[in-house]
Amino acid sequence: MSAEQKYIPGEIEAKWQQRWAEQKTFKVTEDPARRKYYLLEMFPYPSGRIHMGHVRNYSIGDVVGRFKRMRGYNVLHPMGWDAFGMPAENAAIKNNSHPATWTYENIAYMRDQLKQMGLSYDWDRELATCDVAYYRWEQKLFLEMYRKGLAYKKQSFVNWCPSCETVLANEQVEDGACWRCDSEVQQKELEQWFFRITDYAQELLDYTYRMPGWPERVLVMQRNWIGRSTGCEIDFPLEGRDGAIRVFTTRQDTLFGATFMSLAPEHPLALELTTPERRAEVTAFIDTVKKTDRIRRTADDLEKEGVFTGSYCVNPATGRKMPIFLANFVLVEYGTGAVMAVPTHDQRDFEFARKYDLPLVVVIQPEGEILDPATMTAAYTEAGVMVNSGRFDGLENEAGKEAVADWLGAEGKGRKTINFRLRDWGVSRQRYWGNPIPIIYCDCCGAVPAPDTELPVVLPRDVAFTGEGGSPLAKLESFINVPCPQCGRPARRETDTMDTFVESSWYFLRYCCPDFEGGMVDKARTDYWMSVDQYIGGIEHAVLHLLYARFFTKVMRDLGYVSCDEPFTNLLTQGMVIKDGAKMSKSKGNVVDPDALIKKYGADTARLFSLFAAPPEKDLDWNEQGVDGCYRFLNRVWKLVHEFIPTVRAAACLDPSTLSDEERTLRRAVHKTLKKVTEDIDERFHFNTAIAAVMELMNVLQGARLASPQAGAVMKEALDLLLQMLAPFVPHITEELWQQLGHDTGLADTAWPAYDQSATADEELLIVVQVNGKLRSRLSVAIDTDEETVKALALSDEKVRAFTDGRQIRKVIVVPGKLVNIVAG
RNA sequence: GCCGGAGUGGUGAAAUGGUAGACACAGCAGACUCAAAAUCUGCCGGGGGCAACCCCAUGCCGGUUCGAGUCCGGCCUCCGGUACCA
Repeated sequence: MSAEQKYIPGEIEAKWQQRWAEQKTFKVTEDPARRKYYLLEMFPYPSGRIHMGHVRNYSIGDVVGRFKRMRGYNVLHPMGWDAFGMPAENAAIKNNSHPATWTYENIAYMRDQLKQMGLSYDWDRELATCDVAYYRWEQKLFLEMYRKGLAYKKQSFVNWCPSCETVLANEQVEDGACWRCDSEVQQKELEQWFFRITDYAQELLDYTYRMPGWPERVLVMQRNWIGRSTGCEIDFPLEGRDGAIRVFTTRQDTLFGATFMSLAPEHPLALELTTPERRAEVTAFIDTVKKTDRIRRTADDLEKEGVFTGSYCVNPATGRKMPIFLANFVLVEYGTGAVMAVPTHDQRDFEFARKYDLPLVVVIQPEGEILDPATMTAAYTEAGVMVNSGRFDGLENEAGKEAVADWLGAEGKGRKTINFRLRDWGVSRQRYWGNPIPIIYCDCCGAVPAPDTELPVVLPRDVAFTGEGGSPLAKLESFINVPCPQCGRPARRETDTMDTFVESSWYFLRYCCPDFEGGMVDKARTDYWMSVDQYIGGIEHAVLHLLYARFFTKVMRDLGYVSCDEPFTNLLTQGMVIKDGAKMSKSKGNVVDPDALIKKYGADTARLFSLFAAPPEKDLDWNEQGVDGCYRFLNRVWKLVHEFIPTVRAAACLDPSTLSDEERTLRRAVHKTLKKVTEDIDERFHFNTAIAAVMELMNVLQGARLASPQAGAVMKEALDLLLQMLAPFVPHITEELWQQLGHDTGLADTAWPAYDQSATADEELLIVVQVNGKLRSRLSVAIDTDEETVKALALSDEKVRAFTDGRQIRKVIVVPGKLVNIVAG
C-alpha cells in the first residue's frame, strides 16, 4: 500500500478542522424560515485540560448536532467557559500569578483540545463568564431582582466551608461536606445575599409534571429537593404569659395527642422561655448541640436528646398543659423550628417521650387492633380512626386532617398551609474570582444599588493573592471606598461576589445573542432559539445547576427578558466514564489523557469508542483494547473505500430494476442499515447500536465481490451511504473519503439520505416455528405467502412433526411474517 | 429508612411480549510470513451426542400469556440520590 493510501488520522483531521473553520461551516444565524434546533452541552470549567467526561459529553452532542444539521435544521450548537471559580484563585496563590491569567491560559489550551476533536460548534458565539462583557449583565439583573425583592440580604445561619473560606448554598452541601473540596461544613451566622427561589417553589414543582423530555429520576430528585408538604400551622398559647408557639405539622389529625412541645435549640424563644433554675442546664445543652458537627447531628443513629425549659404551653384542642423542651432533632430551618410532639404517632417523639418519661395519648386507632400507650414499642404512623379527639372521634384520620384544619381555621387557632423544604438560594461568596455584587453600603442610606451609570462594577485586576484567607477584594481600599450614590458621603462597596452557579443559570440565553450590546439578551433572537431542544450533561447537576437555571429562566420571563417557561425541553444525562471499576480520577490513578489518546488514534477513534461502548445514559467502561477495535474498524473503512475508488469513479448510473439477486441483496442490506441508523440516532439516541449496524454492513460489503456494471453502481451507492451514515460519529475520515470518492460538496453539507423503502423489502421471510412456545424449526417462505399456507407448511414440517405426532393440535398461532406457534398436548 | 435505577457469556453490550447473546473486545484454531507484527478466515454461554439434534440458561420464587430477558406480585444483591422534613 502506498503512503498516500494509508489512514493517518492526524493529517486528515487537521485538514478538515481547518476547512470547517475557514468556511465557517457551523456558523448559524437566526432564520425564521427554517426549523431551529438548539443543542447544548454543559459548558466546562476551564480547569486546565479536558477529561474523558468531556470527550464523551461533547461526542454525544456532536452526533446530535451534525445529524440534525444534515436533517435540515438550523442548528445552534455553541460552546463557552464557566470561567469564574475557586480553583483559579488557588492556582494564583500557588503559582504567584493571577486568576485571570490562569483562566485564560486554560481556556486557550482547552479550546484547542476541543477543536482537535472536530466538534461542530459555532465558535463565533463562544463566551467566557469571567468576561466583563458577560458578567456585566448579570449585575444588572441582580439589581432588577433586588428592586423586585427577589434578591435580598438577611442575617442567618449559613453553611461555611472553612477550606474554601466561603459560604455555600444548601444545594452545595453534600452529606455535610462541601461539594467542591469535601471539607466538613460549619454553621456560621452571617449577613448574606439570597435569591428568593422559594417564591418560585410551587411553579418549579408544578412544571416537573410537564417536562416529559427529562429523565424521571432527575424530576424526582428535584421534587424531593423542593419538598412540598401540606399541613397546618397551629398556635400553642404560652402558659402564664402572652404569646404563642407556632408549629407546622402535616398531622393535625393527631393534635389531640400532642403532649409536649419540642423546639430547635436555635429557636428564637429558646432562652426566653427558660426559667432561671433551668438556665444552666439549657445553655449547656444548646452549647453541646451547636458544637456537634453537622455530620453527626444529622446521622440517623444520633440519640434523641433534649432539655426541659421549665415553661409550658397549652394544647389549643385539649387545653392540656404541655412542657416545652428543646430537642436536638428539631431543625430550626424547617417549618417554624417548633414541633408539636405526638409520641404515639411519631417515632421521634415516641423515643423522646420514652427517654424523658412524658405522657402518651393514643388518638389514631388502627382497625382490628387496640393500641395501648403502656405497651407500645413504636409509634403508630399508619391510617386509622380518630379517638380521644372529642368531636372528631370516629373519623377516618385522612378525613380528620381536613376536619381539624377547618376547625382550627374557624376557631382562629391555626390555618392550612403549605411548607417547602427548599430554602432561598444564598449567593454571597467571600471570594475574589467571581462577579462583584453591585451594592454600596452607606452609613446613612444603608444598602444602595450601584447606579446604572456606574455599571458594570469591574472586578479589579491589581489584587494580591497571599493565600492568607479572606477575600482579597475586602482588603483592596481602592475598590472598597466609594461615595454613596444617594447622599455622596463616603461609603463602602460590597466585597462579596456571586456564586458561580449564577453565571451558569443563564449562559444558554446569552449564546443566542453573545454579541448583543443593548442588554442582557436580545429578545427577538433569544425567542427564536429558546427553549434548548436538547441539553446534555452529567447527572451530578440534577438539583444544582438544573434547578437554578430553571429558576432564572422564570425570573427572566417575569422581568420580560424571555418568553419561555422552561429552559430545557429535553435533557440527556450521560453516565460517568469508568475505568478498572472506578470513576476516573487522579487519586485512583486511572485517568486516560485525551491528548495522548487523540495523538495515538485520532479524534475519530476517540469519538467512536466513547459512542460505541455503551448507550449515552449508562456508565462507560473505558477499555484500551476496545479503543483499538474502533481504530481497526476505521482502518477497514478506509481500506474498503480505497479499494473501490476506481470502480466507483467508473460506475454506471444505478438502475434498481435491473439488478441481479446478489446485487439486490447487497442493496437491501445497505438500505436496511440506513433505516436502522436513522431511527437509532433520531428516535432513541442509541448510538452504540447504530454503529454496530454500520459495522455489520461493513462485514457484508467486505465480502461482496461484484463484477457487473450495475454492481459498481450498487457499490458506489453503498459507499456514499456508508460515509453519510458514519459522518455524525467520525466526521474527519468520512469527509476525507467522501472527497476521495469524487464528491465536490463537503459531506457535512449534504442532506441526510432517505432510505429506499422498496429496497428494504425482503423477498423471502424467515418464519420461526414453535411447538408449545419452544423453537423447533425455521421456514423460509416467499414474501407474499398467505397465512393458511404458512400454517400448513409449519404443520407438515418434518422437525415440527417430531414434536406433534401423536399429540392433539389444540391451537395454532400465526404472527404474520414472523412466527407460527403450535399448541399441542 | 425512603425515592430512583440496574442485575443477560470471560468482558463492554444487543434484543416494538415472538429465533436470547447482534456488534465489539478478549481467547482459541488456521491462512499469509524465514519469523514476528499487521491483515484475513473460522470457532467462541453450559451440558450431552459421531452427527442431525436434544436438554439447561437472562439474580431468586411465583403469576399472567399460545409464548416472558421484556408485563404483574414477592424477595435478594449492587449502584445512585436523599435523609431526624415534623
